[in-house]
Amino acid sequence: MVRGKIEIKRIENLTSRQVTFSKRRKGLFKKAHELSVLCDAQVAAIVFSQKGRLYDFASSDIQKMMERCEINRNEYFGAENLQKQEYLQELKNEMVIMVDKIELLQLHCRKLMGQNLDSCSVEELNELGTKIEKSLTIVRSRKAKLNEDKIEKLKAEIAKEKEVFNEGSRLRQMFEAQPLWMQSTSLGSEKSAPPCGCGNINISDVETDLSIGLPESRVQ
Amino acid sequence: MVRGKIEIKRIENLTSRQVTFSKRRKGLFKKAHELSVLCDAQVAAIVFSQKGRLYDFASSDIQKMMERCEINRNEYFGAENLQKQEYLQELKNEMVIMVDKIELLQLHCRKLMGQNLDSCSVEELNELGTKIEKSLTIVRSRKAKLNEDKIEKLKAEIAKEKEVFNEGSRLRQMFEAQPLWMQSTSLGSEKSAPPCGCGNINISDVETDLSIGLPESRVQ
DNA sequence: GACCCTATTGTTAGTGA
DNA sequence: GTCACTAACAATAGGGT
Repeated sequence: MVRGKIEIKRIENLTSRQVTFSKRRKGLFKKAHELSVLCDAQVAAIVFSQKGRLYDFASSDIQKMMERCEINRNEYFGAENLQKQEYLQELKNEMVIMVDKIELLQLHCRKLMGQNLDSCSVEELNELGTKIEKSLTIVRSRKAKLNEDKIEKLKAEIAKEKEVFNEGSRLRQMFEAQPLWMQSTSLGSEKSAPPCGCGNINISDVETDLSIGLPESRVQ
Repeated sequence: MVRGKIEIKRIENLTSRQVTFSKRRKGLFKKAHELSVLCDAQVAAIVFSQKGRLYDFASSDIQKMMERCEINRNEYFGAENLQKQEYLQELKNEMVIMVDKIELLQLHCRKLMGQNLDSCSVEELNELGTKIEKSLTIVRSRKAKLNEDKIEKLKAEIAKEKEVFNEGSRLRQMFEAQPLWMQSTSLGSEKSAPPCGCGNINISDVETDLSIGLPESRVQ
């Protein structure tokens, strides 16, 4: 407009545009203000920059100006807030209950551990004593059971080992009971007559067992 | 402004005011339009005349404009709500902590009462047993102390009563030791000589004591 | 109300700090 | 981003139609 009037079209230069925006915005608001004062009118002007920033002017109360549009929204907000506040209140109530619960539990625990007994009557102490005795019994029986289980387990293990050991011994005995010519098969030179025919059958059985099934037993 | 610049204050002349209102309103909207085009901004202007008539201008869609305004407002509300939400989060965190605490305490209590021991190892059971034994000791000693106190109190009472009783007995004995003529004063017929003068003095003392100070002791 | 005219004042683009 | 300057232009009070 000045020094060569400008066209009313988007200013391409960013800086120019920003400067013009600032100046003209101010000017607009000034005009709006003048109008409102001179003519006793209510005037509002709202401007959003390209970046989405809001500038506004209102002669009286912009909220009053906007109220008609926003009543619904405000009510919505109000309702939403109410729910939140109720929720908050519920949370607080729950917390109070929890605090109480914690205190009670702590008291209970303390009494069970023999603390804070000053306020207890003899009756309470009796009850408490009974309770504690009971729990002691339970704990002890539980401990006993665990130990018994352990012992049982150990016993079982030992029994198994013993059995294995016995089996081994039995076999060793059998082996040792063999005639010498069978004990050292590798030598193969010494020979003696077998005591009887049935012994012969047994020996062949044992030999088979020994060579195939029992290397481990012998190691143990 | 023209032909003598005008003050920016309410124009008193109705006609002038109306004319100026019309002219300046147009001017305002023109400026608003120019701003919106030049700077690629969204501009709205709202004017209420004194009579309440609405004039408005909006660069694009005035409703879109309003929506954006409301969004802005929402963001504002959101910022305000942020504090509340943080507070809420804190509350929730505290509640989680409390729930954990309650669970721990309950577990502790249960174990102290001999419940839920399945997960305990022998070591834990030992520790627990020791704890419970300790508390049992404390409870018992506390009970014992209370009982002792009670006994002490009772003893003291008994001692007192005994003392009183003894006093009574002593006096009765003294009374019985009196000469018969003094024991049954109501008869007044039997008479015997008093053993000695001092006895006489004692008897008068006892009579006074008996009638005034010892009816209760005798009942007991 | 709308439009024209005009003297005068207001606004602002471009520039530099 | 702001401010100041200033030439040029825009807006407009007051008046008339």
